[in-house]
Amino acid sequence: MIDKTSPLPIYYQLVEWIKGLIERGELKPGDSLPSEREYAERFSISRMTVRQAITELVNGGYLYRQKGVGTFVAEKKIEQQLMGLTSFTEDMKSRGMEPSSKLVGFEIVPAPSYISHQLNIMEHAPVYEIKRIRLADGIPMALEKTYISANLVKGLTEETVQHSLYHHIENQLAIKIEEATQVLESSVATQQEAEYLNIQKGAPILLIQRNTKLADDTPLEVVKSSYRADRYKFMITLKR
Amino acid sequence: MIDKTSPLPIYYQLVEWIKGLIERGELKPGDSLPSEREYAERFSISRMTVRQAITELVNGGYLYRQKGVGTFVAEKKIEQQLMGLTSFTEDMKSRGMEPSSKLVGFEIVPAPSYISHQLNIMEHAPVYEIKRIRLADGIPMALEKTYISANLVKGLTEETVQHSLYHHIENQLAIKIEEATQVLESSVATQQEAEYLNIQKGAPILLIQRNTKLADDTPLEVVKSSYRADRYKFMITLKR
DNA sequence: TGCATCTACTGGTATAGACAACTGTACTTA
DNA sequence: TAAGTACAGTTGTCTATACCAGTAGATGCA
Repeated sequence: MIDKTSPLPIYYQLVEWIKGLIERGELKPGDSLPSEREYAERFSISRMTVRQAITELVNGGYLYRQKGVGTFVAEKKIEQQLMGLTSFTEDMKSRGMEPSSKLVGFEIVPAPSYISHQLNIMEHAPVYEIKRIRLADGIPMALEKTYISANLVKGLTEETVQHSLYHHIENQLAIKIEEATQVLESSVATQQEAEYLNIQKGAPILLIQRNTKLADDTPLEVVKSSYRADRYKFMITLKR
Repeated sequence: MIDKTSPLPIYYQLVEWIKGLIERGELKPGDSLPSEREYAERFSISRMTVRQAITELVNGGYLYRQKGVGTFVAEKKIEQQLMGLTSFTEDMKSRGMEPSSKLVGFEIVPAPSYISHQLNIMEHAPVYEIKRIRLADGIPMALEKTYISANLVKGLTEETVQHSLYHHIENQLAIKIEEATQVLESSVATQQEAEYLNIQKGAPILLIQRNTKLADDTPLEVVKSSYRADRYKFMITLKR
């Protein structure tokens, strides 16, 4: 576990070890860690060294401390960030509206060629196509289409999709989400989008495409969201 | 400077003090700090306490360390982030294109009402209106209009604008840029935009508006950029 | 002159110990 | 029963010290 003769710093070995426990799911979000003193004793190292390791993990967002109580595993980071940036739910709530979601399509289809390319699978290989309408106060705001390779993620059901898709995926694959890229562009509504969103064909649309990758660089999903431009703006805040 | 009887932790006092030096410009980007040992001696505190303070500032992006050499003041953070997210220059270069910029308007005008509102000034108060066209490989990609209160920033010239606007502003105001908000939306080209960008009126446009605030919460500028939707997409990457 | 070496400095890692501040639980007391 | 108290355990802060590793400049030699 900890090798004092290694050229790698002790605190760094501890960082990597704990990170591993979290990534392999042996420590789950909300779990408490052994106390700093316990780690120090267990590995026969100084408590300050343990603190250095834990401080790194806290800064990295893996853990959080609670004075007088203990140290705990934090929620997963990317999911947080994805939320922070694109969560329809959060956005709408902050504007005082009531968000909801309606599943309007769930099937396995042969991948359209540009999707197969982005998911790095064979053309026409089977993919889940999950269509949702996002509403705020009951008004349609966006059409969201999610594509996931059916050979990669198995056993998706309408049930799963309605609840925690990410959780199901990470559990099944035992590989964590590593990176997400979002591309925003301006476009005009297609016939299909116009129907679902209750607008004119050709009306301005904000297209947001998110590509999510796993830790081993496998593309996991492509999510295409079409937002009504008259009702939705995308906001980012940068703080010093 | 450092008050050992204060209820505030010593390392925290040191963090705030150094942060103050940087924000007041007494320490400029690239400047070297006294060594950790020197700080420890000067304030009669332990070197580990000094390290704790400096580590915080390093994590916060204010400083960076160089082993065997010293500790230095980092470049300003927001400017970096603004660059990372919206820099036309960076974006175009990464796509292998040659970015350039053409100043097409520089005048002082009475603020349009929505601008005066966002800059928190009187309606019709004078503002600089700076119009630029952004080009890639000589092709117009975006029209960018910047509004800055003329009562806040004085003595702007066409010269200054062509070079380092931010630098000039921070020097003159002695207040740092604190926060920036970006709003992206989809729209269609107005007559003016169509002319400048050489597209049809009504063609899809990606509107990006950036509002920058100073540390004391004064709005500094409003930048409205209109990008050709057929040529420009906005990308964000989230890494774990 | 040019190269190697020495030296004095920097930050990086690690120890062992001390006390403070905070929290939850178990116990005592009115 | 309800409120207060004591205690044990946690993280937070701080000290004094030691040695390692990297860097730059001075020194000395061929």
